[in-house]
Amino acid sequence: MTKTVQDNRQPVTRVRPGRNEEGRLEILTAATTSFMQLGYARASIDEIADRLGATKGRVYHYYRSKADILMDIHRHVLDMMYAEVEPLADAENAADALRDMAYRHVMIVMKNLAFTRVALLSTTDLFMNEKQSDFVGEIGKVRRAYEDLFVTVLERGMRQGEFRETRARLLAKPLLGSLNWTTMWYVDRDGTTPETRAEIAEIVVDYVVGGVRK
Amino acid sequence: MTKTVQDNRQPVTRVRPGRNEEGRLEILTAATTSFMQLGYARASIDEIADRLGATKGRVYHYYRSKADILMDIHRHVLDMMYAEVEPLADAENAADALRDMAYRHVMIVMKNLAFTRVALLSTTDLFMNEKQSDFVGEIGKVRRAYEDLFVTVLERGMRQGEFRETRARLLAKPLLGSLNWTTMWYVDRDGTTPETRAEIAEIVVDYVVGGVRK
DNA sequence: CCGCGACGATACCGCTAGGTATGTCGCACG
DNA sequence: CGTGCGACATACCTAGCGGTATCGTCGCGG
Repeated sequence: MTKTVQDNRQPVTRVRPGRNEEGRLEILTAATTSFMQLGYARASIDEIADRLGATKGRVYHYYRSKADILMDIHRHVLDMMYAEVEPLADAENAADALRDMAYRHVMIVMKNLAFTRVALLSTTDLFMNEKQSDFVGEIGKVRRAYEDLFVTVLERGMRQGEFRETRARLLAKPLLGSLNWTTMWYVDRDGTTPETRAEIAEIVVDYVVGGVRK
Repeated sequence: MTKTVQDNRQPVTRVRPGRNEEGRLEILTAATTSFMQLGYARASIDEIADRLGATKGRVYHYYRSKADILMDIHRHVLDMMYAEVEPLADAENAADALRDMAYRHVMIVMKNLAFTRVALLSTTDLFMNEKQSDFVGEIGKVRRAYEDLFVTVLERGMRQGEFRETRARLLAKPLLGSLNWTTMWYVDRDGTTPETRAEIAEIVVDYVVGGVRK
């Protein structure tokens, strides 16, 4: 059911058409790694190409510009998030729904650390790109839609009497903050086994759910 | 009692010595505004100078490099935070202490939006500056010390039986996340009166305290 | 066997922006 | 009264980097 999110990238040819999809993904991941390690500005196209043992030509064969790569990263992350979290919002109990959503969200962040970190930290660099501001609006819509997922669950929980009564939209801000902040401190050590990830996720989730309950 | 934080910038001459302090602050604020609006990378020194109706010469008269300005912003924000929040950690009741600290933290963020936002978003750009990595370590220490403020209060609350028992340091991460995330969504509208700020702060604080309590 | 298009390399351009070198003006101070 | 220094302005240098134009090459369908 990710249709609504994925299909509205048609008007603008974000990606060069007729290209190999796997090849494009290679560029995308390499670029993401570079952006994470050096930041969007400091990471050069040549550096991305070097990481693949190639040259600029290969990169520009798949993407029209550096900014386009960044946009594609954003689209990638948002699609992933929405597709995995949206189905969990329907659980009978609002508290359970929120718990599942938060858990999944944090897990995605940890498993795709490079992507999510870049998507969050480079928001500024993206939104300052005057040209193609139509895409920025597009991204903004999806962000809003994702936030609405949590707002809706919060409102439901308030009506059901499980959650404290306040402005749901305002409450959603620090809530998403505690989830997204994971990108800022979580490190992908070698010794980090899935167990500790689950452990981290549960601590965060307990905090989140406790923060909205009565 | 901000001595411990402020005094350890002596070893490295971060700022050019013997300069007028107010003049330096003008540069600092102008740069902060530019960094916030355009991002650290896109904001040029010329643009900062233009904002002051001056030229590069004036900027480089006070700071040796662009990165130094960014470092000074970080120091400025961290000093401000630490100085205002640290005294609140001593309240008898751990829950009250945490409440006060969180409230103050969010308030500082809102009142100094440009500074705090830059300090958070440009963390990457800072830590990637290979040279002067000694200062980065310095910043890291202060960050850690600030985090310890909250960790200590959390541990105290757990011993007193008010807070849920978990890894205090891990719990502090999403906690600070919900506070710091304010920089990402709060906007300084004209109509934003102090009342709505207080309103926002209370919603966030309720969420935070609720998240750690039993 | 041919040509066409995906794939990629090479060479090159142009501009932006950080940094420096140098000059100028005014004021405090001996 | 000159002289040193803070507080800037001006002019200039230069490296890095995004983007383009062009040319090889390999595989595949007709």
